[in-house]
Amino acid sequence: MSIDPPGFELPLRLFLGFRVLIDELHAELARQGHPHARPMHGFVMQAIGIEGTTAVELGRTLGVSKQAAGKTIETLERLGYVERARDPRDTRRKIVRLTPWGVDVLARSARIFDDLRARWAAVIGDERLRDLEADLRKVTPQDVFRLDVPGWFGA
Amino acid sequence: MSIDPPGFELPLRLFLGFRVLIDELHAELARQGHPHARPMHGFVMQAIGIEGTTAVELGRTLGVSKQAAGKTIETLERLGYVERARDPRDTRRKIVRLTPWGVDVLARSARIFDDLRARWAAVIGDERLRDLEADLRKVTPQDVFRLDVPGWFGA
DNA sequence: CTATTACCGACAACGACGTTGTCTATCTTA
DNA sequence: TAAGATAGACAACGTCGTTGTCGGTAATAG
Repeated sequence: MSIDPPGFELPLRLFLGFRVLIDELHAELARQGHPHARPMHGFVMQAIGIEGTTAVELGRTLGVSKQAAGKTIETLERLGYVERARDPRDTRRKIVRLTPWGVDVLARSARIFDDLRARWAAVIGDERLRDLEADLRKVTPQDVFRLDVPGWFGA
Repeated sequence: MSIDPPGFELPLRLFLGFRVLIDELHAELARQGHPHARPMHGFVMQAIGIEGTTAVELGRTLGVSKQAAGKTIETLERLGYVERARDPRDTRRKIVRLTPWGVDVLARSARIFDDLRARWAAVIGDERLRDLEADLRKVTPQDVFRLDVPGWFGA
């Protein structure tokens, strides 16, 4: 026997739903030639955006230190997803930009997420899925990038 | 401008919903005398259960190594949430049990989660919330403990 | 024009938390 | 009774976050 009230289920289901989508995304990304993409990378590359950014800026966007952002950028650079170049107008800055390979991951992710969403719609119905999204929008914050994921779950 | 298809929003909203609930849970737990409880602890203590368990068993339940489970148990022990005792019938085993202090966290968590759920119901409606839970149940796995959280999000 | 201040990126040291590997003690089984 | 399996402790290591420090460049105040 264990303590098991109704309120415990809601956060768990939300997390499991998230996990299912992310896991299936990355299984499919691996099949499509991106076996080294990790859940974090997608968020980071979204945060980098099309215009590019710097380590300090990225750290602020993601809510981590500039050093942590720098290390993540190094990883993405090693995987070929981003590249760095000196800013000619401010030689202190190094601008991080998505490579075509990085844009490819984002584009594929977008299509895969749309497919996964369609599969959910097929299971629970299109209207119910739209309701679900609308309801979640009402109870969650608007700022989408400050996930503060790193170490947040740690013991 | 950034790549921003409809499919990207669903996983994000699910995660943010989860985050909102967990963050508010721990803010309230801190107010109620449990400032050191971390998100992971609740799941682990749920996994330990009323009858208790061992490090090896716990590791299997949570999907981590027995060493990692042992370290988590040490942390919980230091916080006074669990205690260990030798199994008289198998002196190799050390049984981990919740202390009354540990049971207290779980009981308070249960009430807080119920309150948070009620607040969601007040915002989106009770029926819509029940629909949301029912729909999520349809698209998520049944095994609830294998979160495989540790390091899963890492870059 | 110059001196101070602010900012960027790199490097080092550290802590938290996961992993694998090894070891001893104990239980189980052939 | 001997061999194998299992529990838990200990150590070493890797990853990823943190803070602190530093040199180089930009912006700004006097």
